[in-house]
Amino acid sequence: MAREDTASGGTAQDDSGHDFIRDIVRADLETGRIKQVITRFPPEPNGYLHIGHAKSICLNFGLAEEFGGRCHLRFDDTNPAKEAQEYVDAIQRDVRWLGFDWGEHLYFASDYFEQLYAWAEDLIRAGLAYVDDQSQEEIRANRGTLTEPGRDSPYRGRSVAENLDLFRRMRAGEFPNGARVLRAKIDMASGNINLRDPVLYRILHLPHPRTGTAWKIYPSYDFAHGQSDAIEHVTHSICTLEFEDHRPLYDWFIEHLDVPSRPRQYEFARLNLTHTVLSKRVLTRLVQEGHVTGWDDPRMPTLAGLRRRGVPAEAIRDFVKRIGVAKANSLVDIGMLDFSIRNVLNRRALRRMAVLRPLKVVIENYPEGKVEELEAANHPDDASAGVRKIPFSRELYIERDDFMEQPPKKFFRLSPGSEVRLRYAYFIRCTGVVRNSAGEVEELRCRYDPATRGGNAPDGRKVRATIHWVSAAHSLPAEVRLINPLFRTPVPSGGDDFAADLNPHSLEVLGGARIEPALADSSDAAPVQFERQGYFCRDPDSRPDRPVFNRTVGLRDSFAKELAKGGDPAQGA
RNA sequence: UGGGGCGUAGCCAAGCGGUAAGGCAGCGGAUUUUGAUUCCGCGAUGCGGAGGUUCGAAUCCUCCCGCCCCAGCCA
Repeated sequence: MAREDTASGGTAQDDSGHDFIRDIVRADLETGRIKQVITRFPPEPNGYLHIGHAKSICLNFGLAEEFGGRCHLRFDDTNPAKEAQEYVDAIQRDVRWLGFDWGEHLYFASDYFEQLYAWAEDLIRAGLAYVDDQSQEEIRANRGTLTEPGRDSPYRGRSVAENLDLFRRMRAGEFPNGARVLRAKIDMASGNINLRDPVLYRILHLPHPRTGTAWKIYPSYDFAHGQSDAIEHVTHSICTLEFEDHRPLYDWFIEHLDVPSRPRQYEFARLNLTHTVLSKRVLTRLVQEGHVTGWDDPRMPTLAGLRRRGVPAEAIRDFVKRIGVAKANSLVDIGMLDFSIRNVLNRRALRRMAVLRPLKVVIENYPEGKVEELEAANHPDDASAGVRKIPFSRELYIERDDFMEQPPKKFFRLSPGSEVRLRYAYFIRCTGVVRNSAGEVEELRCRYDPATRGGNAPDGRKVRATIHWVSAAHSLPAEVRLINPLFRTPVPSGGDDFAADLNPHSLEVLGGARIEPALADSSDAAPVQFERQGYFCRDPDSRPDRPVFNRTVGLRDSFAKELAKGGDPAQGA
């Protein structure tokens, strides 16, 4: 379970923290209640994992790592109507990618169907479960409301023999879907609605991805989850807050059944992120209705999407560490995630130059046909990353944003008459502007100072800005995709009307970008920083002649902040 | 108006009767061939509110207020 690339200096402090769950585990170990901590991450294979799951994965696997225990990966595959093998595969891939290893401990709730069935019969024999013939509507009507107790089912008093017979015939497939259910006999008047005779088994004539057509009845989550934990000797069954009032039911099964261990359930607050929806239902619709290109669309908060966007697993772990674990509902600013991404990528990404929106520059006093190879550092804070050569010539491209004809007071970049440094190259001064027929700036005429080669002036004069550039003839064309928040509202509704909150600018495609030759290797999957712009990675849509880069996250931009105080983050750059 | 939870700075979050950690964001400043990074400094006489217990309360008690979850044969 060890990870090689654990965050070092600068990342969140890696003491195991003191959240309430770690405190409980620590105490259980100290008092000897348990010898070893055993947790599990229990996804239902009905969708892809997202960053909210990452919180749970890091918690469960992290606990096991920190306290020398183990963590299982168990699929809660009790509802064949929604589940698929594709999701089982994707989930395993994503957990591994996040940096965790379940070793031999891969399980499926469906592995336990036979045992669960046997326990259901035990409950019947003990007079604690019965077959109910009521329709779904009748059951609902008799469940009562939040303030009124429910009414007992007319079938609640059936004999053990009759219940056993009926339940066996349910298993045998003698009844159609919905005809009967097996219910626990607990308390129809309980203030906790989960205790009003919850459904244990329902009839579902549906093939299961793993058990095929062997079963015609499937256990409910409540009946499967705790017992599965017990079978695996899970010590701490960690789930989210909405299961808090299932805990009495969880404990009821553990008490009344002859289970091999007694797990305890603890609940923590799930992750909420601004400008993000983490509802599997909505994410599934985004994919199915084509609002995004797939589960791995770089705009998606799925692990597959984040990975494709270029977010390192380490950044997600760093983020999760920073947000902590508690019971208070909270809404984390998406900027926190951006911070963790930059934090990791700043250390890791090699620097390169790329011009996203090119503006041609002709250096009038630079000889035609001449090419120089200038040396540039691959990482400003890490000499061991080495250097590369960048070709310089008479015709260049610079970023359109780096030139303004009528610059405001605090604009230090290029403007008519001003001098700037071309990074790792020369000082240049703008001497003229060439326009097209529409009057738009089409080209800049500049003069360079040959004495400033490499970027330093022997006379000690300073420039106020350094801008990036590429040689027109030597640079390569590329497509650059700017990934912006999928939702424009800070707190999207997440309801059926989710589409109204979608950010129309979530994806900006820049078709005319130019990248320096060092970026030519199309097999290089390493993250890079396009200097002064952000962190990027190659998208799988790349073709050898047509590289495509995703902007993982932009660099902090205090100048932009200065210009547009309180801008709209959904708008992007 | 039933049951279960939760309220500490703009956002996360420590704190467990001894006098409010840390991070993100923000704001200053230093360094800088990325307006990046890095570094330094700044924020609660106050912990949802009101009472009470105590030498001492964010921590204990009482009442009140606010927010979240639960009425699937989903998980």
